[in-house]
Amino acid sequence: MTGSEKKAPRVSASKVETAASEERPEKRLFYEYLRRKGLKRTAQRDLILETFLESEKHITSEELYRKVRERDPTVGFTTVYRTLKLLTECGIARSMQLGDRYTHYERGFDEQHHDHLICIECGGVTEFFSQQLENIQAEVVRRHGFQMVDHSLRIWGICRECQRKRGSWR
Amino acid sequence: MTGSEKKAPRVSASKVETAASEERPEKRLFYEYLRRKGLKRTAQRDLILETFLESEKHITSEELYRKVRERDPTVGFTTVYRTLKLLTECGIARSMQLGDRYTHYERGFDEQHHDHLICIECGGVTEFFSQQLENIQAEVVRRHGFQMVDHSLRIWGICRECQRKRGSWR
DNA sequence: CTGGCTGCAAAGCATTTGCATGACA
DNA sequence: TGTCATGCAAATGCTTTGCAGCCAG
Repeated sequence: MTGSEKKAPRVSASKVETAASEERPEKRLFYEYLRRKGLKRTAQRDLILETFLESEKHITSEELYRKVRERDPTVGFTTVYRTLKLLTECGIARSMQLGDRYTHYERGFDEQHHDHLICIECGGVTEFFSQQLENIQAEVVRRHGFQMVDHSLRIWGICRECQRKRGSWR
Repeated sequence: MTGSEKKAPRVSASKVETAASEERPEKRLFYEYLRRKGLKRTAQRDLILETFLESEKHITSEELYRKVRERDPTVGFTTVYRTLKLLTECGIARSMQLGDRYTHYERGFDEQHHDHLICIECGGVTEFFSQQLENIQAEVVRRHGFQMVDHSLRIWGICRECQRKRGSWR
């Protein structure tokens, strides 16, 4: 998984690249969020956001930390952790529990809501979306007088691939 | 919550009450499970199971531990924890994450599958079941060639009661 | 008797925080 | 120039395990 990615050129941590900051809408959103909260834009936060945006769909704080350190080994885990929290607060990241002991994060800004199929054999995660499912959930919530803030549907099982492998073992 | 329950009479920990063991199907199931696995029936396991069956719908290992200790203060947390694991393995209990840092357990034997509405204000949990939801999930799973083992839908939001309270604050 | 069970204490481990130093605005 | 950010180390807190003595079968 990690082996196939292109090694990004080493980035200077002490220089904020303003030119590149407009590429992705998440960046504008993040800087705006920092401004509103009276927080500061730093090279570390820039690097962490950028790395997060370039990562695979689902990532743990530990994994993101490792990727960030490939570019700047001086960044600490604490900063990655705290930045991930900021990103979650402003909607750029979304956190979730997939059943292992880690908190996983996925990009949450440019993506519509979706649910997850988790393979308990290989750990693979497949996303899916069903408008029908959403509609029924909304209906359930309405019936209970609930004001929905978030929802999460996770389905664990054996993916097609792993079923095939299993079959050939016996 | 805990205040309203009836204080159960102190049970001798050194005596297994065989007569009471048939009351609940879960008990037979548990003893059968222990036998199959070559494990032993003990007074602690009996007490823990019984206490679990008499508890509220959703309980943490810590809460169960406290309840067990009301009846027998000599029981250790480790034993409660390990017994809860056994109960989960044989289907009498079901474990779940509600969003706080605790693992919650609910009775999983005599209950049909259901999903949860979790109030982020008061922490209350409401169960619901929708056959439509189940059907669509089954359809999604089938379409992906997945073999479903478990699934969990959690909806977070503000319950009716808390919305009312909120409204009257402002 | 013997292997499983118990309870204590301690370890694991992801997450979170305290604090002195350093950087942004 | 002051406030916020950083990174190290340490604390947290739920969970899990090692181990010596105990008990069911």
